[in-house]
Amino acid sequence: MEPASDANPPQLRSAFDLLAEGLRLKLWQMRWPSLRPIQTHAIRAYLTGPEDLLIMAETAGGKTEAAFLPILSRIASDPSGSVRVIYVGPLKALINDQFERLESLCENIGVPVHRWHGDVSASRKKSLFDDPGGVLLITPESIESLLVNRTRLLPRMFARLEAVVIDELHAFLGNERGLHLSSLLSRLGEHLPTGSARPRLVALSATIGDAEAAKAVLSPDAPHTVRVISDPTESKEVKLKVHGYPSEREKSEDKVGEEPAEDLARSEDDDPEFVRMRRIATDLVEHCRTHANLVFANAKGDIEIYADLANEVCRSEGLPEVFLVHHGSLAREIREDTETAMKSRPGLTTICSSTLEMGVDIGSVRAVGQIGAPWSVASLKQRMGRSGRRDGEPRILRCYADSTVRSDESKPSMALPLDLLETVAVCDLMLEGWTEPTRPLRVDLSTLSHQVIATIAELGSVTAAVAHERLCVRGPFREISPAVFGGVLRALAANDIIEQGPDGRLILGLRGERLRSHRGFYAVFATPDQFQLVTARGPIGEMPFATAPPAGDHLVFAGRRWEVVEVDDTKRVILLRAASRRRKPTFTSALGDTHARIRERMLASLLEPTDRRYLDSASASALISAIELAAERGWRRRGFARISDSACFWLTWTGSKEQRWLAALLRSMGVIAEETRIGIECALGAEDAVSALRGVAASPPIELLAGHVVPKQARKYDEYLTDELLDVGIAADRLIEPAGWREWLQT
DNA sequence: GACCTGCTGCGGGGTG
Repeated sequence: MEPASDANPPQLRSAFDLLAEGLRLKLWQMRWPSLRPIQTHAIRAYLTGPEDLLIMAETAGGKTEAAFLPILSRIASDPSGSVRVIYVGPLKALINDQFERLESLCENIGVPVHRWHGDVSASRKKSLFDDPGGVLLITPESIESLLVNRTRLLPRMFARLEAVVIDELHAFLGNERGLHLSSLLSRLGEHLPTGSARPRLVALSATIGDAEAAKAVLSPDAPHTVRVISDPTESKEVKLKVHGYPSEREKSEDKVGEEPAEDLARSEDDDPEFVRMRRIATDLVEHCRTHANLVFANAKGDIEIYADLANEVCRSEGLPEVFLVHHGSLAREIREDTETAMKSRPGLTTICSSTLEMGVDIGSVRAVGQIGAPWSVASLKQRMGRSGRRDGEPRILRCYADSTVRSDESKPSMALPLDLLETVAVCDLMLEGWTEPTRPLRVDLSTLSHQVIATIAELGSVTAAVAHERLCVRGPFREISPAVFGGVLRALAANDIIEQGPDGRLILGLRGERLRSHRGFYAVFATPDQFQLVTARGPIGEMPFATAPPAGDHLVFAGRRWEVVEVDDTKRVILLRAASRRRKPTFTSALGDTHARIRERMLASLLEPTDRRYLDSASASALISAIELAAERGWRRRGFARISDSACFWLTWTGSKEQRWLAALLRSMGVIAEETRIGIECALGAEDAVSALRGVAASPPIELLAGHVVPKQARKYDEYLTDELLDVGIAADRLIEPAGWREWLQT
């Protein structure tokens, strides 16, 4: 580290010397050999300039310290009397991890660290009101609770707020929760002393496809002033392999005259999909059993079934069962057991969902597996970043793709190995360094409704003009016009959520009061009703009403096999007992969007036979078969393919928002249209479809097309909005007119 | 073809 020299102006002093003395001592005690580049840059930028910061670095790259070393240095001489720093984290588990790190960092400087989320006791929360100060680690939902329930305490609590740190910023980009957070920070700002400087914003992230968009979220009025701090030299060796697993069909003559299989193993052996999954499970056992690994699967049912299959392979080979599970429907105790086991016992592999995508500590992981095509490049990058966190270790990623080519199928979506094509597209784009750009939601009227209720709850009553000013002018709902805002107020009033008092001010109505006083109010995202799954030893998790199994059914859950004993609808409990049969559990589906560039790359992968060294022989030969089949059928282009006289397939090879636009256009013309990953199935002959679309002189207004999108309701408060209002939101955020779609009309 | 996240305030009763 550079020598100290207090005589130099701050710009010229070394980053280390700019730090508070107690922090320098702490770094020395921790035996840090030096500061990392992002840390020195962040320290200089924060302590010598006025800008907001966006700090981007790979997982475990020292981002937390990059943000907090300068901020703590700034407040070290005067940490009390008011909360000086708010840290917002997306997960309680992350807040708990960071709490310990920050407490240790603050050891010598006397800055108190508080955490506040749903698992923190009321007495601890009270002590913060009595003596506010230092750093407050909090979730967005708990900030909402502060605003709504502790309004009068806010001016004192945050009188001298110096900075707001947002961790895992990518978790807040382009979704309702991010919009909520922007609104919360804006509403909190209304309680800070007038004339005081706006707190500095410091955002931390690993995966951001579009730094400009992130800057606009942090500082909508002056995005150019946000300073980006990243270390471009930082890169790790990547070892990537894609393994193709086709499902092989039984020869049909073998089955003729055969009795239906009663036996579990025989019926599974007859199911080519089961045989395929068992081959993947066998590969997992072979490659995972000596080190700690994470294997991501796309669906919770898949997680459970792969863990069961892999442990079965272990048993049959006389090996210990080393496969654990982790996903959002498991009881917290089971998830914590898995996290603890991963940290304390060597050689375990957890099969998991995106619950383990973010930085919750599970110790060091050698390799990451991905079963099925990843949802996005951003998600794959994030997942891959869980391996090779130690210096000198590579990142190892092993993808398993369904490589089945079905030449007997007439629909492209059925015949082509879409899972393999999409895996290849996502891997190609990741290796090229591309990540999906995330745009903030523009017109989310469900979250706006939530914030209208919250604003009234916060202020007691409010005029429509002030609510509009706070949320849509100074707050983040800037794309929402006064007319649409008025429409939302009328819709809420029609549902007894708000009403107008005699003085014309808005107050909460009967249903609004009920919504607001419910525990579930604080989050802006919706959660479906669930059954608790209970065994003799206690609860193991939950399942949605819609897919809960009836009594007598079997399921695999929490890595074990169960039979449903009883379903209690009133207590919302399903009783389970141990069983020996296995069945994959199903969960309700969700809507996600895929960027156009991934689908374009899927088409490109059929056009150019590129040499991809990361493909194994099975996936490479499946890709060649797919290229041959697509060439023979004329599917390597955008345009219409014949299925029958009265049905056709529009190969679009575009993103889900673009395709949703095209499907809505077809439906607006009375055509029954169903979206698949690579195109739209139409209940109309190809020639008729093309001539009808050629007759479209001008693209219809997007809000008219929004009326043909199904399903319309997707968010928490959508049920209270009118179809017209929902269409405004769908038009703004869920539909994109693909450029040049008229050129996609060849047959 | 689907993943994840979050979460009262208050009153009553008991204890020191």
